Amino acid sequence: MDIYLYNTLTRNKDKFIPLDNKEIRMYSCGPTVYKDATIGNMRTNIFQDVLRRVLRYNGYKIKHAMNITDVGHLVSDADEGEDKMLKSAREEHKSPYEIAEHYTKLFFKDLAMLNIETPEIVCKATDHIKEMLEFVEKLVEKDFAYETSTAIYFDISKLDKYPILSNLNVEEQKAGARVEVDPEKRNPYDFALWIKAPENHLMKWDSPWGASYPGWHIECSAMGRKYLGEQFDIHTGGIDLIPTHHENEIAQSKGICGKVPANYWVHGEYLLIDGGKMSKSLGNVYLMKDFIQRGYNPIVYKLFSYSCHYRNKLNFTWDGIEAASKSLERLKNGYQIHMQGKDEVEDKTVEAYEEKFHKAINDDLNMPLAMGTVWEVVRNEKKSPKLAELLLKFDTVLGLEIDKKEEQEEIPQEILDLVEQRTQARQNKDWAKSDELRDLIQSKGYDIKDSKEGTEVKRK
RNA sequence: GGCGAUAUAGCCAAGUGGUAAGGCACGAGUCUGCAAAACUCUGAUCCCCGGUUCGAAUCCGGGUGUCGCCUCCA
Repeated sequence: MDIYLYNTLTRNKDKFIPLDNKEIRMYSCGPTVYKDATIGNMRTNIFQDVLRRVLRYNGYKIKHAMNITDVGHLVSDADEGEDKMLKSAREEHKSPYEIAEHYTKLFFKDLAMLNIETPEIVCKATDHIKEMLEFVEKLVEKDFAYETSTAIYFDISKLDKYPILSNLNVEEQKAGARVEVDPEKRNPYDFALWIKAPENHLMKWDSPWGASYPGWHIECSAMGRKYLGEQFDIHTGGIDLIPTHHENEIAQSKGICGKVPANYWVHGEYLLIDGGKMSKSLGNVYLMKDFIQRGYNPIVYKLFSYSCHYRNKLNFTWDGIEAASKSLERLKNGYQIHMQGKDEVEDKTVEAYEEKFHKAINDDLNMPLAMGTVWEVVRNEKKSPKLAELLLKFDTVLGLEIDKKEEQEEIPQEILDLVEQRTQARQNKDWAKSDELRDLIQSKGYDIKDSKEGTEVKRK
Protein backbone atom coordinates (compact mmCIF):
# COMPACT_ATOMS: atom_id res chain seq x y z
CA MET A 1 0.00 0.00 0.00
CA ASP A 2 1.34 3.43 -0.87
CA ILE A 3 2.41 5.79 1.87
CA TYR A 4 1.72 9.49 1.62
CA LEU A 5 3.57 12.13 3.60
CA TYR A 6 3.13 15.86 3.68
CA ASN A 7 6.40 17.27 2.42
CA THR A 8 7.26 20.80 3.48
CA LEU A 9 9.60 20.97 0.50
CA THR A 10 6.77 20.60 -2.01
CA ARG A 11 3.96 21.81 0.23
CA ASN A 12 2.06 18.80 -0.84
CA LYS A 13 1.05 15.41 0.42
CA ASP A 14 3.49 13.36 -1.64
CA LYS A 15 3.57 9.68 -2.38
CA PHE A 16 6.52 8.27 -0.52
CA ILE A 17 9.11 6.74 -2.81
CA PRO A 18 12.16 5.50 -0.94
CA LEU A 19 15.67 5.81 -2.32
CA ASP A 20 16.32 2.22 -1.41
CA ASN A 21 13.47 -0.23 -1.20
CA LYS A 22 14.85 -2.14 1.73
CA GLU A 23 15.98 0.47 4.17
CA ILE A 24 14.62 3.92 4.89
CA ARG A 25 17.16 6.47 6.01
CA MET A 26 15.72 9.09 8.28
CA TYR A 27 17.15 11.93 10.35
CA SER A 28 15.49 13.69 13.25
CA CYS A 29 16.67 16.82 14.93
CA GLY A 30 17.05 15.78 18.52
CA PRO A 31 17.17 17.71 21.76
CA THR A 32 19.50 20.43 22.87
CA VAL A 33 20.37 18.98 26.23
CA TYR A 34 20.50 22.10 28.34
CA LYS A 35 17.24 21.77 30.24
CA ASP A 36 14.32 19.40 30.79
CA ALA A 37 12.45 18.29 27.71
CA THR A 38 8.85 19.49 27.82
CA ILE A 39 5.72 17.66 26.78
CA GLY A 40 5.86 19.91 23.73
CA ASN A 41 9.19 18.38 22.74
CA MET A 42 7.69 15.00 23.41
CA ARG A 43 4.84 15.60 21.01
CA THR A 44 7.41 15.85 18.26
CA ASN A 45 9.15 12.73 19.49
CA ILE A 46 5.87 10.84 19.51
CA PHE A 47 5.17 11.91 15.94
CA GLN A 48 8.64 10.80 14.83
CA ASP A 49 8.19 7.48 16.57
CA VAL A 50 4.84 6.94 14.87
CA LEU A 51 6.47 7.65 11.53
CA ARG A 52 9.13 5.00 12.24
CA ARG A 53 6.50 2.51 13.29
CA VAL A 54 4.32 3.19 10.27
CA LEU A 55 7.25 2.68 7.92
CA ARG A 56 8.01 -0.59 9.62
CA TYR A 57 4.36 -1.62 9.52
CA ASN A 58 4.74 -1.27 5.77
CA GLY A 59 7.64 -3.68 5.80
CA TYR A 60 10.56 -1.29 5.65
CA LYS A 61 13.70 -1.44 7.69
CA ILE A 62 14.69 1.83 9.29
CA LYS A 63 18.01 3.50 9.75
CA HIS A 64 17.12 6.46 11.88
CA ALA A 65 19.65 8.95 13.19
CA MET A 66 19.03 11.52 15.86
CA ASN A 67 21.47 14.08 17.13
CA ILE A 68 22.05 15.28 20.65
CA THR A 69 23.00 18.93 20.58
CA ASP A 70 25.52 19.47 23.32
CA VAL A 71 27.32 22.44 21.82
CA GLY A 72 26.68 25.30 19.44
CA HIS A 73 23.02 26.08 19.99
CA LEU A 74 23.07 29.72 20.92
CA VAL A 75 20.51 31.52 22.97
CA SER A 76 19.62 33.44 19.82
CA ASP A 77 19.44 32.20 16.25
CA ALA A 78 20.91 35.49 15.13
CA ASP A 79 24.35 34.09 15.88
CA GLU A 80 24.73 36.06 19.01
CA GLY A 81 24.34 35.50 22.67
CA GLU A 82 25.54 32.71 24.81
CA ASP A 83 25.65 29.03 24.01
CA LYS A 84 22.66 27.37 25.69
CA MET A 85 24.87 24.73 27.19
CA LEU A 86 27.17 27.27 28.75
CA LYS A 87 24.31 29.32 30.09
CA SER A 88 22.86 26.28 31.85
CA ALA A 89 26.27 25.28 33.08
CA ARG A 90 26.80 28.68 34.59
CA GLU A 91 23.36 28.72 36.18
CA GLU A 92 23.63 25.23 37.58
CA HIS A 93 27.31 25.50 38.55
CA LYS A 94 28.32 22.47 36.56
CA SER A 95 30.49 21.82 33.54
CA PRO A 96 28.73 21.86 30.18
CA TYR A 97 29.55 18.18 29.82
CA GLU A 98 27.87 17.36 33.11
CA ILE A 99 24.83 19.34 32.01
CA ALA A 100 24.71 17.46 28.73
CA GLU A 101 25.00 14.08 30.39
CA HIS A 102 22.36 14.89 32.95
CA TYR A 103 19.74 16.11 30.49
CA THR A 104 20.52 13.45 27.92
CA LYS A 105 19.75 10.83 30.53
CA LEU A 106 16.50 12.53 31.45
CA PHE A 107 15.55 12.82 27.80
CA PHE A 108 15.87 9.09 27.25
CA LYS A 109 13.95 8.45 30.42
CA ASP A 110 11.10 10.52 29.00
CA LEU A 111 11.21 8.57 25.76
CA ALA A 112 11.07 5.31 27.68
CA MET A 113 8.03 6.48 29.64
CA LEU A 114 6.26 7.02 26.34
CA ASN A 115 7.41 3.73 24.88
CA ILE A 116 9.25 5.60 22.15
CA GLU A 117 11.90 3.58 20.41
CA THR A 118 15.50 4.74 20.48
CA PRO A 119 16.74 5.54 16.98
CA GLU A 120 19.35 3.22 15.52
CA ILE A 121 21.93 5.99 15.64
CA VAL A 122 22.16 8.57 18.39
CA CYS A 123 24.99 11.01 17.78
CA LYS A 124 26.41 13.76 19.93
CA ALA A 125 27.63 16.98 18.40
CA THR A 126 30.79 17.10 20.51
CA ASP A 127 31.78 13.66 19.21
CA HIS A 128 31.76 14.97 15.65
CA ILE A 129 33.82 18.14 15.81
CA LYS A 130 36.18 16.71 13.21
CA GLU A 131 33.41 16.02 10.71
CA MET A 132 31.90 19.44 11.23
CA LEU A 133 35.22 21.16 10.81
CA GLU A 134 35.89 19.30 7.57
CA PHE A 135 32.45 20.30 6.35
CA VAL A 136 33.12 23.96 7.05
CA GLU A 137 36.58 23.86 5.50
CA LYS A 138 35.12 22.40 2.36
CA LEU A 139 32.51 25.14 2.21
CA VAL A 140 35.24 27.75 2.51
CA GLU A 141 37.22 25.97 -0.20
CA LYS A 142 34.20 26.03 -2.49
CA ASP A 143 33.72 29.71 -1.76
CA PHE A 144 30.37 29.26 -0.04
CA ALA A 145 31.77 30.65 3.18
CA TYR A 146 33.87 33.55 4.31
CA GLU A 147 35.67 34.67 7.41
CA THR A 148 34.91 37.72 9.50
CA SER A 149 36.57 38.89 12.67
CA THR A 150 34.15 36.79 14.74
CA ALA A 151 33.12 33.78 12.71
CA ILE A 152 32.97 31.83 9.48
CA TYR A 153 29.75 32.69 7.69
CA PHE A 154 27.78 30.93 5.02
CA ASP A 155 27.14 33.19 2.04
CA ILE A 156 23.54 32.61 1.01
CA SER A 157 23.91 34.71 -2.13
CA LYS A 158 26.01 31.89 -3.63
CA LEU A 159 22.95 29.67 -3.76
CA ASP A 160 20.50 29.58 -6.62
CA LYS A 161 17.68 29.95 -4.13
CA TYR A 162 17.35 30.71 -0.44
CA PRO A 163 15.14 29.98 1.36
CA ILE A 164 13.41 26.99 -0.21
CA LEU A 165 11.36 25.59 2.67
CA SER A 166 9.65 28.67 3.98
CA ASN A 167 7.93 31.39 2.06
CA LEU A 168 10.02 34.01 3.68
CA ASN A 169 10.99 36.77 1.33
CA VAL A 170 14.57 37.59 2.20
CA GLU A 171 14.47 40.90 0.32
CA GLU A 172 11.39 42.15 2.10
CA GLN A 173 12.19 41.01 5.58
CA LYS A 174 13.51 43.88 7.54
CA ALA A 175 16.66 42.28 8.77
CA GLY A 176 17.98 44.28 11.61
CA ALA A 177 14.56 45.35 12.76
CA ARG A 178 15.04 43.36 15.88
CA VAL A 179 18.65 42.30 15.66
CA GLU A 180 21.74 44.37 15.10
CA VAL A 181 23.16 43.70 11.66
CA ASP A 182 26.74 42.61 11.74
CA PRO A 183 28.39 44.99 9.23
CA GLU A 184 30.91 42.30 8.34
CA LYS A 185 28.20 40.01 7.03
CA ARG A 186 27.67 40.08 3.30
CA ASN A 187 23.95 39.31 3.52
CA PRO A 188 21.70 39.75 6.52
CA TYR A 189 20.62 36.12 6.34
CA ASP A 190 24.13 34.73 6.24
CA PHE A 191 24.56 32.45 9.21
CA ALA A 192 27.51 31.32 11.29
CA LEU A 193 29.07 27.97 10.47
CA TRP A 194 31.88 28.23 12.91
CA ILE A 195 32.42 30.75 15.66
CA LYS A 196 35.66 32.09 17.03
CA ALA A 197 35.81 31.54 20.75
CA PRO A 198 36.25 34.45 23.08
CA GLU A 199 38.86 34.00 25.77
CA ASN A 200 37.74 31.88 28.71
CA HIS A 201 35.15 30.15 26.53
CA LEU A 202 34.52 26.74 28.05
CA MET A 203 33.83 24.71 24.92
CA LYS A 204 36.30 25.29 22.13
CA TRP A 205 38.45 23.37 19.70
CA ASP A 206 41.51 24.04 17.56
CA SER A 207 40.78 25.01 14.01
CA PRO A 208 42.43 26.86 11.13
CA TRP A 209 40.81 29.93 12.67
CA GLY A 210 42.16 29.35 16.15
CA ALA A 211 40.21 28.23 19.19
CA SER A 212 36.60 28.12 18.13
CA TYR A 213 33.37 26.18 18.22
CA PRO A 214 30.67 25.04 15.78
CA GLY A 215 27.51 26.89 14.84
CA TRP A 216 24.22 25.19 15.51
CA HIS A 217 23.22 24.05 12.02
CA ILE A 218 26.44 22.42 10.94
CA GLU A 219 26.11 19.44 13.29
CA CYS A 220 23.02 18.09 11.61
CA SER A 221 24.47 18.48 8.14
CA ALA A 222 27.74 16.82 9.12
CA MET A 223 26.26 13.95 11.09
CA GLY A 224 23.42 13.33 8.68
CA ARG A 225 25.94 13.10 5.88
CA LYS A 226 28.21 10.82 7.88
CA TYR A 227 25.58 8.30 8.92
CA LEU A 228 22.97 8.51 6.19
CA GLY A 229 24.91 9.75 3.17
CA GLU A 230 24.65 12.77 0.90
CA GLN A 231 21.00 12.09 0.33
CA PHE A 232 18.55 10.24 2.48
CA ASP A 233 14.79 9.80 2.59
CA ILE A 234 13.21 11.71 5.43
CA HIS A 235 14.18 14.58 7.66
CA THR A 236 11.91 15.40 10.57
CA GLY A 237 11.61 17.99 13.28
CA GLY A 238 9.32 20.49 14.87
CA ILE A 239 7.69 23.12 12.71
CA ASP A 240 9.75 25.86 14.29
CA LEU A 241 12.89 24.44 12.75
CA ILE A 242 11.69 25.19 9.23
CA PRO A 243 12.67 28.83 8.79
CA THR A 244 16.11 28.78 10.29
CA HIS A 245 17.62 25.45 11.17
CA HIS A 246 16.38 23.34 8.31
CA GLU A 247 16.73 26.11 5.79
CA ASN A 248 20.35 26.44 6.77
CA GLU A 249 20.98 22.72 6.79
CA ILE A 250 19.77 22.60 3.23
CA ALA A 251 21.97 25.57 2.34
CA GLN A 252 25.03 23.87 3.78
CA SER A 253 24.40 20.61 1.99
CA LYS A 254 23.73 22.35 -1.28
CA GLY A 255 27.02 24.16 -0.82
CA ILE A 256 28.89 20.91 -0.33
CA CYS A 257 27.33 18.71 -2.98
CA GLY A 258 24.59 20.68 -4.69
CA LYS A 259 21.90 18.46 -3.26
CA VAL A 260 19.09 18.89 -0.78
CA PRO A 261 19.97 16.24 1.84
CA ALA A 262 16.52 14.70 2.24
CA ASN A 263 13.67 14.08 -0.16
CA TYR A 264 10.90 14.41 2.38
CA TRP A 265 10.85 17.07 5.08
CA VAL A 266 8.20 16.27 7.61
CA HIS A 267 7.35 18.65 10.42
CA GLY A 268 5.22 18.32 13.51
CA GLU A 269 3.02 21.14 14.73
CA TYR A 270 3.14 22.74 18.11
CA LEU A 271 1.41 21.74 21.26
CA LEU A 272 -0.63 24.51 22.82
CA ILE A 273 -1.42 24.69 26.50
CA ASP A 274 -4.93 25.79 27.41
CA GLY A 275 -5.31 27.38 24.01
CA GLY A 276 -2.09 29.35 23.98
CA LYS A 277 1.61 28.91 23.74
CA MET A 278 3.61 27.12 26.34
CA SER A 279 5.99 29.42 28.08
CA LYS A 280 7.85 29.68 31.29
CA SER A 281 6.47 33.12 32.03
CA LEU A 282 2.90 31.77 31.93
CA GLY A 283 3.94 28.93 34.20
CA ASN A 284 2.37 26.34 31.94
CA VAL A 285 5.43 24.33 30.96
CA TYR A 286 4.79 20.69 31.76
CA LEU A 287 7.22 17.81 31.86
CA MET A 288 6.66 14.08 31.61
CA LYS A 289 7.18 13.70 35.33
CA ASP A 290 4.10 15.85 35.91
CA PHE A 291 2.01 12.96 34.62
CA ILE A 292 3.39 10.68 37.25
CA GLN A 293 2.92 13.31 39.90
CA ARG A 294 -0.72 13.59 38.97
CA GLY A 295 -1.14 9.86 39.00
CA TYR A 296 -1.35 9.23 35.26
CA ASN A 297 0.38 6.54 33.30
CA PRO A 298 2.64 8.71 31.07
CA ILE A 299 1.60 6.71 28.05
CA VAL A 300 -1.80 8.38 28.34
CA TYR A 301 -0.09 11.38 26.77
CA LYS A 302 0.67 9.32 23.71
CA LEU A 303 -2.96 8.35 23.27
CA PHE A 304 -3.90 11.96 23.88
CA SER A 305 -1.64 13.05 21.04
CA TYR A 306 -3.42 10.66 18.68
CA SER A 307 -6.61 12.64 19.09
CA CYS A 308 -5.24 15.20 16.66
CA HIS A 309 -3.29 15.04 13.41
CA TYR A 310 0.41 15.78 13.82
CA ARG A 311 0.21 18.75 11.45
CA ASN A 312 -2.48 20.47 13.48
CA LYS A 313 -2.04 22.31 16.68
CA LEU A 314 -3.01 20.20 19.63
CA ASN A 315 -4.45 21.89 22.66
CA PHE A 316 -3.22 20.38 25.88
CA THR A 317 -5.50 20.47 28.90
CA TRP A 318 -5.58 18.24 31.95
CA ASP A 319 -9.23 17.58 31.14
CA GLY A 320 -8.06 16.21 27.82
CA ILE A 321 -5.60 14.00 29.63
CA GLU A 322 -8.33 12.74 31.92
CA ALA A 323 -10.41 11.86 28.84
CA ALA A 324 -7.46 10.06 27.27
CA SER A 325 -6.82 8.22 30.50
CA LYS A 326 -10.38 6.85 30.50
CA SER A 327 -9.99 5.90 26.87
CA LEU A 328 -6.78 4.01 27.52
CA GLU A 329 -8.41 2.03 30.31
CA ARG A 330 -11.34 1.10 28.10
CA LEU A 331 -9.04 0.24 25.25
CA LYS A 332 -7.06 -2.11 27.44
CA ASN A 333 -10.22 -3.55 28.89
CA GLY A 334 -11.63 -4.08 25.43
CA TYR A 335 -8.50 -5.95 24.44
CA GLN A 336 -8.83 -8.26 27.44
CA ILE A 337 -12.49 -8.94 26.66
CA HIS A 338 -11.60 -9.95 23.11
CA MET A 339 -8.84 -12.16 24.46
CA GLN A 340 -11.39 -14.13 26.43
CA GLY A 341 -14.04 -14.06 23.71
CA LYS A 342 -15.40 -17.20 22.07
CA ASP A 343 -17.22 -15.72 19.09
CA GLU A 344 -16.42 -16.59 15.50
CA VAL A 345 -15.14 -13.73 13.39
CA GLU A 346 -14.65 -14.11 9.68
CA ASP A 347 -11.20 -13.49 8.26
CA LYS A 348 -12.83 -11.15 5.78
CA THR A 349 -13.95 -8.91 8.63
CA VAL A 350 -10.50 -8.84 10.17
CA GLU A 351 -8.93 -8.04 6.81
CA ALA A 352 -11.37 -5.20 6.22
CA TYR A 353 -10.47 -3.63 9.55
CA GLU A 354 -6.80 -4.11 8.90
CA GLU A 355 -7.03 -2.41 5.56
CA LYS A 356 -8.97 0.50 6.96
CA PHE A 357 -6.39 1.03 9.68
CA HIS A 358 -3.50 0.63 7.29
CA LYS A 359 -4.99 3.13 4.89
CA ALA A 360 -5.39 5.69 7.65
CA ILE A 361 -1.83 5.46 8.96
CA ASN A 362 -0.43 5.50 5.43
CA ASP A 363 -2.35 8.66 4.68
CA ASP A 364 0.15 11.04 6.23
CA LEU A 365 -0.10 9.35 9.61
CA ASN A 366 -3.78 10.06 10.17
CA MET A 367 -3.89 8.76 13.71
CA PRO A 368 -7.25 10.24 14.67
CA LEU A 369 -8.80 8.38 11.76
CA ALA A 370 -6.87 5.21 12.57
CA MET A 371 -8.13 5.38 16.14
CA GLY A 372 -11.65 5.32 14.76
CA THR A 373 -10.95 1.88 13.36
CA VAL A 374 -9.30 0.80 16.58
CA TRP A 375 -12.50 1.65 18.44
CA GLU A 376 -14.61 -0.15 15.86
CA VAL A 377 -12.62 -3.28 16.60
CA VAL A 378 -12.71 -2.77 20.35
CA ARG A 379 -16.46 -2.22 20.37
CA ASN A 380 -17.24 -5.00 17.93
CA GLU A 381 -20.12 -7.01 19.35
CA LYS A 382 -18.40 -10.27 18.48
CA LYS A 383 -15.71 -10.98 21.03
CA SER A 384 -12.82 -12.97 19.65
CA PRO A 385 -9.10 -13.50 20.24
CA LYS A 386 -8.73 -12.90 16.54
CA LEU A 387 -9.73 -9.30 17.12
CA ALA A 388 -7.44 -9.10 20.13
CA GLU A 389 -4.63 -10.21 17.89
CA LEU A 390 -5.55 -7.53 15.39
CA LEU A 391 -5.47 -4.89 18.11
CA LEU A 392 -2.04 -6.10 19.09
CA LYS A 393 -0.94 -5.69 15.50
CA PHE A 394 -2.30 -2.14 15.52
CA ASP A 395 -0.37 -1.56 18.71
CA THR A 396 2.92 -2.07 16.88
CA VAL A 397 2.12 1.36 15.46
CA LEU A 398 0.28 2.84 18.42
CA GLY A 399 2.85 1.74 20.96
CA LEU A 400 0.33 1.96 23.79
CA GLU A 401 1.20 -1.41 25.33
CA ILE A 402 -2.47 -2.35 25.34
CA ASP A 403 -1.67 -5.87 26.51
CA LYS A 404 0.25 -4.63 29.51
CA LYS A 405 -1.74 -4.64 32.69
CA GLU A 406 -1.41 -1.71 35.00
CA GLU A 407 1.03 -2.43 37.74
CA GLN A 408 -0.78 -2.54 41.01
CA GLU A 409 0.75 -1.15 44.10
CA GLU A 410 0.86 -3.34 47.16
CA ILE A 411 -2.29 -2.84 49.18
CA PRO A 412 -1.46 -2.34 52.87
CA GLN A 413 -2.59 -5.07 55.25
CA GLU A 414 -4.71 -2.56 57.12
CA ILE A 415 -6.82 -1.97 54.04
CA LEU A 416 -7.02 -5.68 53.21
CA ASP A 417 -8.32 -6.32 56.70
CA LEU A 418 -11.02 -3.71 56.28
CA VAL A 419 -11.99 -5.22 52.95
CA GLU A 420 -12.25 -8.63 54.57
CA GLN A 421 -14.45 -7.23 57.34
CA ARG A 422 -16.67 -5.65 54.73
CA THR A 423 -16.94 -8.92 52.83
CA GLN A 424 -18.10 -10.58 56.05
CA ALA A 425 -20.64 -7.82 56.63
CA ARG A 426 -21.93 -8.23 53.12
CA GLN A 427 -22.29 -11.96 53.53
CA ASN A 428 -24.36 -11.22 56.65
CA LYS A 429 -26.31 -8.70 54.59
CA ASP A 430 -25.35 -6.03 57.08
CA TRP A 431 -25.47 -3.25 54.47
CA ALA A 432 -25.10 -0.41 56.93
CA LYS A 433 -21.84 -1.77 58.25
CA SER A 434 -20.71 -2.64 54.75
CA ASP A 435 -21.25 0.91 53.53
CA GLU A 436 -19.60 2.33 56.60
CA LEU A 437 -16.52 0.24 55.93
CA ARG A 438 -16.52 1.28 52.28
CA ASP A 439 -16.53 4.93 53.31
CA LEU A 440 -13.65 4.25 55.66
CA ILE A 441 -11.63 2.50 52.98
CA GLN A 442 -12.31 5.31 50.53
CA SER A 443 -11.27 7.90 53.08
CA LYS A 444 -7.95 6.11 53.29
CA GLY A 445 -7.45 6.59 49.57
CA TYR A 446 -8.66 3.34 48.07
CA ASP A 447 -11.46 2.56 45.68
CA ILE A 448 -13.47 -0.57 46.00
CA LYS A 449 -15.60 -2.44 43.53
CA ASP A 450 -17.67 -5.57 43.87
CA SER A 451 -18.05 -8.07 41.10
CA LYS A 452 -18.99 -11.69 40.74
CA GLU A 453 -15.39 -12.72 41.25
CA GLY A 454 -15.24 -10.88 44.55
CA THR A 455 -14.17 -7.47 45.76
CA GLU A 456 -11.33 -5.53 44.19
CA VAL A 457 -9.38 -2.75 45.85
CA LYS A 458 -7.41 -0.16 43.98
CA ARG A 459 -5.49 2.93 44.93
CA LYS A 460 -7.43 6.04 43.93
C1' G B 1 4.04 45.03 9.09
C1' G B 2 5.32 40.06 6.67
C1' C B 3 4.42 34.69 6.72
C1' G B 4 1.51 30.42 8.01
C1' A B 5 -2.50 27.88 10.13
C1' U B 6 -7.40 27.24 11.75
C1' A B 7 -13.06 27.90 12.58
C1' U B 8 -17.24 20.91 12.53
C1' A B 9 -22.06 18.60 18.68
C1' G B 10 -20.67 20.70 26.03
C1' C B 11 -15.12 19.52 25.23
C1' C B 12 -11.20 17.10 21.93
C1' A B 13 -11.32 15.85 16.80
C1' A B 14 -11.61 13.01 11.58
C1' G B 15 -13.85 14.02 7.08
C1' U B 16 -11.56 18.24 0.54
C1' G B 17 -17.89 17.62 -4.14
C1' G B 18 -22.98 13.21 -3.12
C1' U B 19 -26.92 14.14 2.31
C1' A B 20 -21.54 14.49 9.02
C1' A B 21 -15.81 8.77 11.84
C1' G B 22 -14.18 8.32 16.62
C1' G B 23 -12.96 9.64 21.88
C1' C B 24 -14.45 12.18 26.57
C1' A B 25 -18.51 14.35 29.29
C1' C B 26 -24.02 14.41 29.93
C1' G B 27 -28.53 11.38 29.86
C1' A B 28 -30.94 6.40 29.62
C1' G B 29 -30.48 1.19 30.21
C1' U B 30 -28.10 -3.78 31.77
C1' C B 31 -25.60 -5.57 36.08
C1' U B 32 -25.49 -4.61 41.66
C1' G B 33 -28.29 -4.93 48.44
C1' C B 34 -26.71 0.12 47.16
C1' A B 35 -22.59 2.26 44.81
C1' A B 36 -18.43 2.17 41.70
C1' A B 37 -16.51 -0.10 37.47
C1' A B 38 -17.72 -2.45 33.00
C1' C B 39 -20.92 -2.99 28.87
C1' U B 40 -25.04 -1.12 25.49
C1' C B 41 -27.89 2.98 23.53
C1' U B 42 -28.50 8.26 22.71
C1' G B 43 -26.61 13.98 20.15
C1' A B 44 -24.46 18.33 15.30
C1' U B 45 -26.16 20.25 8.59
C1' C B 46 -20.39 21.93 9.74
C1' C B 47 -18.31 30.89 11.93
C1' C B 48 -21.02 34.75 8.57
C1' C B 49 -22.27 36.65 3.50
C1' G B 50 -22.13 35.85 -1.70
C1' G B 51 -20.79 32.66 -5.93
C1' U B 52 -19.77 27.93 -8.90
C1' U B 53 -22.54 23.14 -9.23
C1' C B 54 -27.96 18.78 -10.31
C1' G B 55 -25.50 18.60 -5.51
C1' A B 56 -20.56 21.85 -0.88
C1' A B 57 -18.62 21.24 5.72
C1' U B 58 -15.66 20.11 1.38
C1' C B 59 -14.28 24.56 -4.54
C1' C B 60 -14.02 30.25 -5.46
C1' G B 61 -14.56 35.50 -3.59
C1' G B 62 -15.38 38.69 0.61
C1' G B 63 -15.86 39.21 5.84
C1' U B 64 -15.24 37.96 11.13
C1' G B 65 -12.87 35.23 15.08
C1' U B 66 -8.90 32.40 17.16
C1' C B 67 -3.85 30.71 17.17
C1' G B 68 1.21 30.33 15.81
C1' C B 69 5.85 32.06 13.53
C1' C B 70 9.08 36.21 12.00
C1' U B 71 12.81 36.92 19.09
C1' C B 72 14.30 31.44 22.62
C1' C B 73 11.41 27.31 21.48
C1' A B 74 9.78 20.59 19.24
